[in-house]
Amino acid sequence: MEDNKKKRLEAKGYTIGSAEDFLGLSGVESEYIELKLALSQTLAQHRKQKNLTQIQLAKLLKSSQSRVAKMENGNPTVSLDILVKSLIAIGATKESIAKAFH
Amino acid sequence: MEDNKKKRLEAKGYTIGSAEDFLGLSGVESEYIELKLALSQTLAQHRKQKNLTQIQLAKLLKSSQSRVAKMENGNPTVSLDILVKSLIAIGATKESIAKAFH
DNA sequence: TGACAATATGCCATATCTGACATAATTATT
DNA sequence: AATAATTATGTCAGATATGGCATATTGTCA
Repeated sequence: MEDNKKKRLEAKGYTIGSAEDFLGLSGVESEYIELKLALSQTLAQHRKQKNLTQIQLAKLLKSSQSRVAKMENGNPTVSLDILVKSLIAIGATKESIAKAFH
Repeated sequence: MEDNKKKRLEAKGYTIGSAEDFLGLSGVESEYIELKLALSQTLAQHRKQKNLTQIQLAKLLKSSQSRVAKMENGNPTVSLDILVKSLIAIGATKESIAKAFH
């Protein structure tokens, strides 16, 4: 993984440490993070496609604007569970969710 | 959803209540649960294909046999996160994970 | 540019998930 | 059937995720 990716992840709140440590990120961990980011982006896409603000989506999800922002940014305190539930709630098809895994 | 399905879910630890309440399960919730069960089964399949016991898989995942059992049974205290991480760890391809969403 | 809408970040109390352990139930194997 | 191996269930203390609030940052448009 290149430096760019590292910076991108660090910026989103992941603690990564030295380059060695980062390279030491198990394949599991990095695959998992990439997956989360993919779901995050899918969520943001769906929201925008429906012309909803984060506040409106938050209301729909019975959550808060700040949490929606974190969801869309792949913040580490956001679980796959809530991402997937949100995608289902906003009307994403199973197929479009599955795409994030490909 | 038929009674069979209800019983199956209740047996796995979901609190479901009356039939009306169950039918009242939001589409989000039931889609989410189905997804989780699909991932659970995928995990069990992969473990068996590798001829691993739950204890061996637990060691690989740095977890415990009881938690692996719960993962494979779609227990409600198990998150999508840990299911997906476990699938990645056991070597499931993204495609085979994605299939659970289809 | 200024004002306003939208999104992002930091924090916290509460809720939920986690690994671990004990033990029960089930499934081979002899 | 008896024993051993495997899997399932209940519980709990510690860890992690949650919504919500305050506030900062960014974007938009007059």
